[in-house]
Amino acid sequence: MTHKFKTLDRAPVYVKVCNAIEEDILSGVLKEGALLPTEAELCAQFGVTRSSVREGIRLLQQSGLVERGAAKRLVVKSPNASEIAEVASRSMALGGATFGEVFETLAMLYPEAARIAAGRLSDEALGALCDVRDGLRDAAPDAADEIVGYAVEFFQQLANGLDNRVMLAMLQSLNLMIGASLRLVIDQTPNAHERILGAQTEIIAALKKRDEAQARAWMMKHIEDLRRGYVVAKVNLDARIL
Amino acid sequence: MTHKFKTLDRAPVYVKVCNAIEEDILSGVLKEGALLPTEAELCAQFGVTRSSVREGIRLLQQSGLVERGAAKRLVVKSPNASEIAEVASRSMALGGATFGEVFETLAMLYPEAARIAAGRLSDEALGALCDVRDGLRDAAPDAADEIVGYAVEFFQQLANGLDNRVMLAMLQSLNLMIGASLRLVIDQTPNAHERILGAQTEIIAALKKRDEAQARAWMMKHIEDLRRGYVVAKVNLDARIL
DNA sequence: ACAAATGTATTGTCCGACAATCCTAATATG
DNA sequence: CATATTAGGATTGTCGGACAATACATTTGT
Repeated sequence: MTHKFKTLDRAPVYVKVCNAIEEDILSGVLKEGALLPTEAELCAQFGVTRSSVREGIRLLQQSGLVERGAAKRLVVKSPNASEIAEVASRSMALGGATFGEVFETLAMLYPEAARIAAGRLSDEALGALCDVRDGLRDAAPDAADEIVGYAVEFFQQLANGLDNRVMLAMLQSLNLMIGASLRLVIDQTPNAHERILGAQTEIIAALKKRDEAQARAWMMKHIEDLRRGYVVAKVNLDARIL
Repeated sequence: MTHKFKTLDRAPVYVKVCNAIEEDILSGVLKEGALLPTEAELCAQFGVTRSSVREGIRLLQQSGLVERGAAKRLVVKSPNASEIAEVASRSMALGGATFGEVFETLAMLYPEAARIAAGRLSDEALGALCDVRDGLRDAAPDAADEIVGYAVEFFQQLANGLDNRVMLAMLQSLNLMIGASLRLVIDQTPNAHERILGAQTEIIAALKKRDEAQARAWMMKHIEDLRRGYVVAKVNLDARIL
């Protein structure tokens, strides 16, 4: 048996630069908030030119691992749930996700989220939900945009209160995707204001009682109500979200 | 009142290049599989230099919208669930997600997934699940790696059969995050092979009967069993996944 | 007709230069 | 002395050109 050579690493330099920095971030050598060396220093350390370093940085940048901070220097950042949600929802939209798929996932997740929330929500989180509900209550019944805002915000605050970043990221990405279509629905649903307000009130009541089953049930009703709205508004569930 | 000027767009050129291309992809002018112009042509069209074009391309590239294809030319690509899941799970890992958060989300999602699967799984999807189960059955009871593989693959196939790309992306990202820790658990759990095999068998039976409640229940038991494994293996649930 | 050699288009990498911007520190002004 | 201004330096953003490396298309040789 002759000697075996390892397969050569033929990745472009800018990819290697990206990976090298990413590795040091991941392994903890570069902690959150740490300043990366300047481009010139990176050139020196890697032994490549600025062009390559810069292309590598662009790759990192888009994945949210790194950010231009004060003094324009690059700082290490750990992506938060909102950013992850944004990237994910955008990708799914581009991947051809449909209203139907998004809504079905929403209908699967949020009742469970409400159930868990009932056993966990802090007083502050409950207060935030009440604030949303109060805002909705005081909104004009025909201000569709405002109603949509409060409807989504309610979901948002519920997700926030779960104290679980993974869940939060997933629920938030759903919120982002559902937003646009909700406007359509609410625009064409009579009594939308009243019905959503009622659902929110019941859900909050159940959460306050720490009644998991009831929180779940009311959330299901709330979503089922929205689903009927989709039918009434004749939204094509097979259409891509965009 | 004096004349008001619109705020100038002061984004760097490479960002604008990225946005411009992205916009055309999103609006459908550039469809999936379409070849992008060469770098030289892009320079001419945008009126900027190759360096800037290339940096812009790197930004696009990382979000999975574009890919180097045959002839090295850039081709438009719509990201699929696996890629989205990969990006999302990586970001969450870097964002500091813990085993506990991941597992809790898993425990929230998969029982519901099983419930939905019971009403929807095609014969092929069921067949795929059976194949996994059979593979696990024939595996050696002490081959931890193999068992982990089949355990994750079972989740994977279930998610696949749901015929919902949004759910698929979310479930897949959980699978990616849970993989490593599952190995720890299975390594230290006695009868892991037997218990997982039993759970899979029961779940498949429920799915075949189209019994939603039972499918959900058995999946919950399966996951609860895994949870006990975490306790036995003394996995620190507050530790970051990495 | 198939294989080899050649040519060409395109990307990957390098270099050097300068403008634009921000930070810091010295200086002027009250 | 405190504040505003100015000057300087450091760093990023953009440009232009150059060449090597590679993949594809075409021609050539047998």
